[in-house]
Amino acid sequence: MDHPDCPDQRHQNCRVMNEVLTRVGDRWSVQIVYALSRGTMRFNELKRELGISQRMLSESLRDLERDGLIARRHFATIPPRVEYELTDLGRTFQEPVMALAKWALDHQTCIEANRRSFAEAETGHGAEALAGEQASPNRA
Amino acid sequence: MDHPDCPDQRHQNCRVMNEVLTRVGDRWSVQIVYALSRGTMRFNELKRELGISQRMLSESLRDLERDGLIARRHFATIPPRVEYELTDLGRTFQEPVMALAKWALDHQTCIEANRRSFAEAETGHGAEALAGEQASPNRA
DNA sequence: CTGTATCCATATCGATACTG
DNA sequence: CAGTATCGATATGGATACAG
Repeated sequence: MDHPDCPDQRHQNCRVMNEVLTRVGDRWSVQIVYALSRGTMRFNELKRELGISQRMLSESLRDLERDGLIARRHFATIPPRVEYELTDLGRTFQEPVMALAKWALDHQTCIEANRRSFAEAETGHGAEALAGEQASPNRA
Repeated sequence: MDHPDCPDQRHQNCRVMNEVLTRVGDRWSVQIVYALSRGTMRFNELKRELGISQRMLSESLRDLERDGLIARRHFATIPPRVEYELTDLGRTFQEPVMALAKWALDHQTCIEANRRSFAEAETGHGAEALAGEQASPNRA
């Protein structure tokens, strides 16, 4: 992470990033971790909260449990009751995710503005060939 | 981000997170930003570096430019030359991404161990019906 | 070299139905 | 309630061919 000079290191970092994103990029997993950060929740509670389908929820839950980010407690009552909660590992994961969320929150206005002006530039004068110097379109 | 008490706020945060992940969860975009953090790069340079297809590269590049994270410089020479570089906004984005990468790096061993023991637990004794109390399968 | 367009395989995801 | 199984629509992404 510290010496981007070495090509091997670079490539290795890329690989790792790819894996994070594969695990983390999944919209649901992150939201589950986020929802669980406030405490234990049941299956249908999560389902309602996130507006996720059963399929995706149980799938994401299984992956998260497999990776050790959440713990599952099953009570053999009638009706059955299953509770999910964050493990210690899951809690450490919250931090970088929150950092990401914060970035998104801080810059979403800026990004939306960029997106709008980009769209305008295309439809507006048809001179997209200039392609020159619209760098650093900083926050509104 | 600070008062998870209010349900509206909660839901709002979820929405934002979803948007980040939609933009960021894309494996290629993050890697492009990462590659570009060392300086300007050309199209084929990125292509070789990341092992990405032309289609995905130009698509990701366009999205990134549209969002204002990267700037594109086009030189009408022969052969044509196009250079990409991070904008200021793009550079601010690096930080949370790096935090995420760091987390992955720090915990990948742990996660892989969890994953292995989870797989073993399933194939090992065939008694997946116990389903009882295998919570907190913490690090090896 | 820098792309765009097309085709095709696969992955993702929701809806639905069914089980314990 | 807490899942699993199946189906079908859509998104994703690579390979290839072609254009400026």
